[in-house]
Amino acid sequence: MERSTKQRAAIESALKKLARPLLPQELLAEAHKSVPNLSLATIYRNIKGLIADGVVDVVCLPGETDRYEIHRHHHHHFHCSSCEQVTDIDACPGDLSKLMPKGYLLEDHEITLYGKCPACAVRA
Amino acid sequence: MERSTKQRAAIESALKKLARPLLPQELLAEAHKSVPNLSLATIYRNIKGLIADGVVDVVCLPGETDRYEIHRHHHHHFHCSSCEQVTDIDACPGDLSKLMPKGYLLEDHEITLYGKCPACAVRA
DNA sequence: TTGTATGCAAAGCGTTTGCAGTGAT
DNA sequence: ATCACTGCAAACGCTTTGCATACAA
Repeated sequence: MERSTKQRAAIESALKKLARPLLPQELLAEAHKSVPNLSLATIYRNIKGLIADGVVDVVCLPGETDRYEIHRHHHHHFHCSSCEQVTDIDACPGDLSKLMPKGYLLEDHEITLYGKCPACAVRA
Repeated sequence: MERSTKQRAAIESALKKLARPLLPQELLAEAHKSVPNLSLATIYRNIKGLIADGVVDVVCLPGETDRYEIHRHHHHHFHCSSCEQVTDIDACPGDLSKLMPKGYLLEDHEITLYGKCPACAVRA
């Protein structure tokens, strides 16, 4: 990640434009618009670097392939159990160190909320 | 999942004995002790059935292969950033509905704590 | 006896890597 | 002119599947 390339620019731009957790394929499809020959390998290599730089975060859900999104301030995720859509949650309960067993050191936390999004809640 | 086999018994038994999220390989190693010829394919096939039956839960962490554990009462997970081991956390902050945006329905939540386990905390 | 569950090996899939060529500095 | 980055294809690791056999019912 020492040189800036149009490929990386396209990848970051795609992540910022769509502003939600993206699959490698979705990322490829979007970035492909500005860099026709872009390869999946380059997507993965850049994503890896961007994660190391703290620019991108991984969003992993059981049974789904990992998604990637631009790192925003600390936030969490909501996963609708009906339509499977993932939404960012800006709220945070704050310090969770009271949950830790003795001797364990807390560095960070991640919360996934499950339920129904407004559209699916109405339908049910 | 209509017949009960010694393979499935060994798999369930291994999950209960080690009582923590296990990788398919760890599960194979443990269950292999009582069923020498047990194959990975059988591990996967049974795990899939046990998940469908609500007997087993998937624990998925970014960059790690999925782990499996016996379904217990509501709890959370701690992931050591040094040794990668996953530990169950029985504490829970309780109601998180205050984090939900308007219109969203909360059904469940999952918390992953990151940090250092006692052994790794001392070493650092 | 019947047909589900198993073991093995091959196939699938998402991700990573080797290598020669490209392009940012 | 360097040497990091890219594209392509092969390699990888985890998971699933096809098929003949074993075994629970």
